[in-house]
Amino acid sequence: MKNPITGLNKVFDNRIRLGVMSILLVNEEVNFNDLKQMLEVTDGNLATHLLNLEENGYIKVHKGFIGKKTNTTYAVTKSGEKAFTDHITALENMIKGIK
Amino acid sequence: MKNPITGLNKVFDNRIRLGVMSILLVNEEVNFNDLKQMLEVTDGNLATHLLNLEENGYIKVHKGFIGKKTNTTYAVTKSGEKAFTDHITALENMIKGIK
DNA sequence: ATACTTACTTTGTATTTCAAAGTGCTTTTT
DNA sequence: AAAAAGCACTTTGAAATACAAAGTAAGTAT
Repeated sequence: MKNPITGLNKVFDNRIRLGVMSILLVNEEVNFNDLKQMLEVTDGNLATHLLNLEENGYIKVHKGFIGKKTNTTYAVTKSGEKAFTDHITALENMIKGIK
Repeated sequence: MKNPITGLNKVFDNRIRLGVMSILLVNEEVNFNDLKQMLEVTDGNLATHLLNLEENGYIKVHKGFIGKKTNTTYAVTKSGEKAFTDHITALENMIKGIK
């Protein structure tokens, strides 16, 4: 049997990062607060994972305004989309090995 | 949109634990060395994850002998099997949300 | 008998995760 | 208009986790 976990992306070991990506894959742009509410995480925790994803080039951050209020939105990058779908494929292959 | 990561099991955030489970789901009993070679991990690392899975009640350890050589095998428990398949289901649901 | 291998276990460090507290606005209250 | 409160993050620090290197104990080869 070959190694079933090759192809799994370390970045997506984490549930919250996985969740962020899965949300951003269906929604063009999502802001901090919406992500926080969807994922039910604390600010600091979410911020850390967003930073991690950004540093890996998987999401891009856009700091803008709505009126006078800051509005920071997050969106996946091409590279992030590929990394994520590759990960899902690897996951599916791993599961297929099981059935 | 509801929280996409509810149902994901924290124990399976880790690639190596995920790999161990996926191997043990198809193979009745696997020993330490085979797991190590399949997953391409170091001894200490694998041992830690196996202990974690054992402490969570997801795998059971059987220390036996082949002739005079020790032979420690690992197998999933009922609870481990359920936890894992539940996790996979949650994962599939998350992915479904994407497409 | 001695050296070497095998199969783990122990130990210590590096990394990661996470929540609480902090910061710099804006908005509301008095 | 000053003070208080709220928002949207950021920073900080502690706890948990991951990992590899070294250790151990028993078997195997020379």
